[in-house]
Amino acid sequence: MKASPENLTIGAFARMAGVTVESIRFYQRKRLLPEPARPLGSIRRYDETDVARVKFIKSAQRLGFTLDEVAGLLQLDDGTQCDEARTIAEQKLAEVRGKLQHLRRIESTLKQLVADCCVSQGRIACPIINSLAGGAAVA
Amino acid sequence: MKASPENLTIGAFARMAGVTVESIRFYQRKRLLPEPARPLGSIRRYDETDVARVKFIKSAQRLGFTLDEVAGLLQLDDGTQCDEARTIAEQKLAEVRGKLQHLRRIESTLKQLVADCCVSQGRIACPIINSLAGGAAVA
DNA sequence: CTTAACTCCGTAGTTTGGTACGGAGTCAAG
DNA sequence: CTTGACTCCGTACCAAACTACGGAGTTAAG
Repeated sequence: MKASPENLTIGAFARMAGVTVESIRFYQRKRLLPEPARPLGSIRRYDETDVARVKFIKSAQRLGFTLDEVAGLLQLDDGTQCDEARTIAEQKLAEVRGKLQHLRRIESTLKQLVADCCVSQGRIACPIINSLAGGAAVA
Repeated sequence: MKASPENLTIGAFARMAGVTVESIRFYQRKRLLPEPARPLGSIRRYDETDVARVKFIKSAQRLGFTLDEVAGLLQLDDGTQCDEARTIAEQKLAEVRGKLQHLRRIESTLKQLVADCCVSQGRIACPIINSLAGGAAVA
């Protein structure tokens, strides 16, 4: 299935993976990607397993994992340490739910602020500004 | 009502406002707080209007406004430009709702991932890792 | 053989909201 | 008049995830 093994320059590799060359080099420095050996004063080559690895990184990022966390996931990427992967995913899920709670509280406070403002059309002081000045709580 | 006008050193000011001295100085550099004139080779003094301003900043931050946005709000702080304040608040509300949507999608994807993992106990490859490698979408 | 495109590598800058540090000046108490 | 606490000010540093830059080497095409 390997259509083109070991034949991509970093530029082609980056394009295939949907990131920039600089990002590739950044991931290499962060040890998220291996740096292929350089054939004596020549240019490094990449293959589709490298592309898959970058896509893995990007998928995990979309789910809110930091690069450090992705590094942890990549160490499990032989697929045999399901328990650990699940634990990490559960922790992330809990974290996401915490953020959701916080944002929901912010949303309702802001919604109230905007509503109050609309009501007080005629009066003098802006309820939003007043509320902030008075130390508006988030909950 | 001014209990103690123009008599706080920066340390007392920071304590009253619930932030550090360094934060005060940071806000001054960011032009969120005015730097009171220094009486010729002496020490600056602050009063309770400065304290109120910091509390305003902190309230707005709790609602998700960046310091740059707070700077905008502070320019309206005479309370007479209700429309603008409301517009800014509405924009922030929309932004918060966008983030909520995004997080909700992440939550459901993660939830599914964890559920799949629990189900596949006996089998070999971890569904979480597989899903990420396959380019797991967020929606 | 030249030239353009591309790679390699290190260093530095971006954003946001601060924190940390160090030397010098100032102020109040004793 | 000295001591200790505090202030002033500039500079540098932190996380996170890149982005930008510049000089030198390499490679592919014509």
